[in-house]
Amino acid sequence: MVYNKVEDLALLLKSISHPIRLKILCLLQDQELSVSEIRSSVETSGANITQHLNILRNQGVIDFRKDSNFIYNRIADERIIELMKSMQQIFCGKSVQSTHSTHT
Amino acid sequence: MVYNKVEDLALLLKSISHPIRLKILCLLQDQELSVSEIRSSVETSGANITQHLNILRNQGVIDFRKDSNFIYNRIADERIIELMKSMQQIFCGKSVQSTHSTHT
DNA sequence: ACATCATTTAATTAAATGCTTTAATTCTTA
DNA sequence: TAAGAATTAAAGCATTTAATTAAATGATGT
Repeated sequence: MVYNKVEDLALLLKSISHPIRLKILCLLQDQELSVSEIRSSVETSGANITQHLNILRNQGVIDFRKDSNFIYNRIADERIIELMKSMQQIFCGKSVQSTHSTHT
Repeated sequence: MVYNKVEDLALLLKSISHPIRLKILCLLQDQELSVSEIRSSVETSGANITQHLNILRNQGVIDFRKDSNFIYNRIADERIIELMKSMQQIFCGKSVQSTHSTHT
């Protein structure tokens, strides 16, 4: 995906501009999670989670793999992670963790 | 505004997640513009521009001042400018211009 | 006061969104 | 093969959104 036109970027932003979907992306920022794991953190019905996941999938924001009974979701595009980090930095005053861990 | 809760950030993102509003914010990134100046760059009716400006105003994204016949709009929150620059960097491959000008 | 320009307000309409409920699918295990 | 869990899909309904149109407000210049 290229996101050159404002229309494209607007579509992307729209797809993440919902409290539940934003929360899901926060959770997926640094880990892969099953639908039920997401559900246990996000206070809504399973069907509703699926609907929000589908919106993110259709936009290419997240990806998934099946493992036996579970479906594991992850952020599909590195740029989404960058965007999340930037927003946390800008709006939540959180400093960005660099790649190497903070085991001081 | 604090934007600590995901709900708050989702509202902010929602307010800018429309092609016309995103275009307006691009235009206002480094200049103040009247409604009619915006209108001449944004291909829609004046009434429609006003509606979109109101959405951005109500969210505290933009501010305005009156000067005689005109209403000049500007981005009200430095963090919105930061966000715009970050998004351009991430999705449009544009490097951020630093404060000092590029008069080489 | 009058005409004109810039902007806003209000009302209407069509389309999109979000949640709930219910039914279906797939995998696992007995 | 049957039961149960995880996940999805589809339908229904209320709410919200966006664009259009027409009318209103406010300032400027004659």
